[in-house]
Amino acid sequence: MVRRAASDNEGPRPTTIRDVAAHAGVSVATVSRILSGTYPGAPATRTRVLRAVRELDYVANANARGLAGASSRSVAIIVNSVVSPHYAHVAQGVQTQAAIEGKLCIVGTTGSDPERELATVQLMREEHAECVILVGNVVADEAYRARMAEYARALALAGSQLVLCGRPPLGPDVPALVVEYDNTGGAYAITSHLLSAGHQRILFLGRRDNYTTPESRIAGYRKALADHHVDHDPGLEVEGSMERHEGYRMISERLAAGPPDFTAVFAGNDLIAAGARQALREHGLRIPEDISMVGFDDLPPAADIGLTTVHVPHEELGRTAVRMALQRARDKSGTPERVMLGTHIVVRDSVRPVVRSGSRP
Amino acid sequence: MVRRAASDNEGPRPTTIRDVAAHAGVSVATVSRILSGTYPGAPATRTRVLRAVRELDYVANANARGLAGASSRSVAIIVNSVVSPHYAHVAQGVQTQAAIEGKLCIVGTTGSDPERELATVQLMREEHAECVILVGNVVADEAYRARMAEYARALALAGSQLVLCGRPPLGPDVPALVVEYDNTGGAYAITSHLLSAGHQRILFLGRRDNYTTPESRIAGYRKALADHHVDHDPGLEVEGSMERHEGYRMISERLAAGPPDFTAVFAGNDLIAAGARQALREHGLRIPEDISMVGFDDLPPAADIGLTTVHVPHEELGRTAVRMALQRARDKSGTPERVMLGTHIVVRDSVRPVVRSGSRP
DNA sequence: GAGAGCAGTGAAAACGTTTACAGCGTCGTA
DNA sequence: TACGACGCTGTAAACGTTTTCACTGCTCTC
Repeated sequence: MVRRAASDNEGPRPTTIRDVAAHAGVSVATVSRILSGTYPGAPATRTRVLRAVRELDYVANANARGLAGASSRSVAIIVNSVVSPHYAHVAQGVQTQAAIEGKLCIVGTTGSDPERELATVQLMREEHAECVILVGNVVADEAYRARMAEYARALALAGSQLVLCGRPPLGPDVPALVVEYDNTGGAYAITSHLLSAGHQRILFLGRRDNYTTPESRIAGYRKALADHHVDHDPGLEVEGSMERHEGYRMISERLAAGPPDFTAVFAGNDLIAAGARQALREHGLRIPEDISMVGFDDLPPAADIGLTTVHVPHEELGRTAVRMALQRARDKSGTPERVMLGTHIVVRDSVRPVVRSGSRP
Repeated sequence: MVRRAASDNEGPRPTTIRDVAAHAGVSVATVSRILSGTYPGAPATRTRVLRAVRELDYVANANARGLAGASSRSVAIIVNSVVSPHYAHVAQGVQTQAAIEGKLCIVGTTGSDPERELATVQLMREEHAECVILVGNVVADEAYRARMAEYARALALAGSQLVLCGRPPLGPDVPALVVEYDNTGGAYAITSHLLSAGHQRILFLGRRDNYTTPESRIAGYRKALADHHVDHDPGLEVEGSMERHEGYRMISERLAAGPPDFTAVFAGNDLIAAGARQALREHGLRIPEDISMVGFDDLPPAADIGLTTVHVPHEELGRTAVRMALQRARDKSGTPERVMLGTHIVVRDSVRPVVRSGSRP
């Protein structure tokens, strides 16, 4: 690209490191070293350089830096949507940790479309981010997994870490870090909480085949039922996606078909719980007097509606993802690693002991 | 950086455009032209190049591209926090439009700290984003404005557009686009809504000197009172920041001091409304039976709690910001521009006509 | 007092693209 | 049949950094 052809007069152009070097009377190498912190330099030189930077209002060109140096000092995060509280909190954690480590944060959204997710990973590959954090659940489709595994290898080859946040590993020999939280354990614990209160017919809202998150949660739910010797009725597992309006729909349709055949509701997440709660109300059913309800995630709607739920360390998830990835990048080790963060129940006011109508003890 | 010193054997390195060119039997210029869409090329060549790209799994290096070319194909957004629904929705709009325009999105957070905001703008300047979108309100401090104006000029010089989203212009000769929404008009409309229902003592929650958003909203509130010939009682304007727990605090403290001296609450935003609602409840006051309440923003909590509020076109705000900025970048014109998006009331179920206790008609 | 070490600096080669310019055929026209 | 035009391609400079290597002067230590 030949920018300045004959005469150099075409208006002011941004200051470069060369200008700073000239103004400070040193070489560009010295300026680079001092500014990037590679080497402090002699106090006098250092002062001169920093003054030149200030006087010329110099800012480095990140593109040039990324090209010449090894890393581009950035962290990429790919989520379904930015407005969903779950992703927003994880993203916030990523942001926070990235800022601490002096990296900036690139965000991509997929709208839950696996194809778009794959494309976005490619985009991040172009960007040469130090790590690419994939958060949230997707269909555990085999073809998809194979393609993602291929991308993972490509990323590793280019020196960036792939982190799977809240989703299972791609395979034993795929270079990717995994930061999870205990979906199954949380679901087990909160189902047990309901069972201890005497509930036996617990409606699970949000079953979804091939989606890992609801699958893990439903597994905990089933295991708790089994451990408490309560019969498992597949009819109590209602299919729906993890959104508020879906919770509303699932309950509405159920109640339209007849009176409630359950005493408690385990909503797949808090959003579903909020929607379900509204539908129950519109049918004259109160929480917790008539129906008990629990959720999962402990995100904003939960506190507002006094929902007993499972707390997920969202921000910690994001922070851990960044921390692990950068640590791993420094260590140059390539073996997969896996971390599981714990969850715990937050008891509010949406569960009451069931009123036994006679019969068994 | 001298990477390959003596022998070329140090494991596989990422594919470059040169590899593609060699593999396809053309020059790098041809590959570049075909891939960047500058020139389609002859069908046969085109096919060969694209096949080489596929076979070698080539992805371009965004840093090199940004360095050599004029633009870095990215859009930057700076917000207080990613988890706050207001910012999240604007960010989502930015994301969406950026994706449509084929740009990627860099996000920075400030934690409401003006100093950090300024620093983040500098960071984005390094990044050579095509536009830098600043969203949300800040203290309208004069020193801050001067520094930001200086940064705005620097950004303009470097060829990127500064967009102020939901905040007032920096000054007449500062090169920045402004995308606003009608805070004052919305507040006026919803205050009028309350006044029409007979409310005269309306508590405003969230006054904050020097913060532009609450200031604009309170201005609409005052104007509505004046136009309806209702006395303005400064004691009804409660100071607090725009968060949920602050809404809770403001009402709690007020009610701890004595019985309610108001019949309606105008919460500075929906988050405050949610917190205030909880506090009212804990004091045995129901909405809307005992106290009417309205909010501002029309974000998730609002629908959940049936809040009458002012709808703000958050996503549209973000999309417009990106659209305007890129349009402006193409047109190369440097004059400031300003756009104001409208708002409208969303009536739910949180306002009831006031019950007159005798006296006046 | 001489050699080794070391702190500080400079010159220049990369990094992987884009793009201005020039060169080459091939085609339609005179 | 010869000539300009045009479509397609190649060569090479430039973008603004980082980093290797080499070179100064110094200060120690023996």
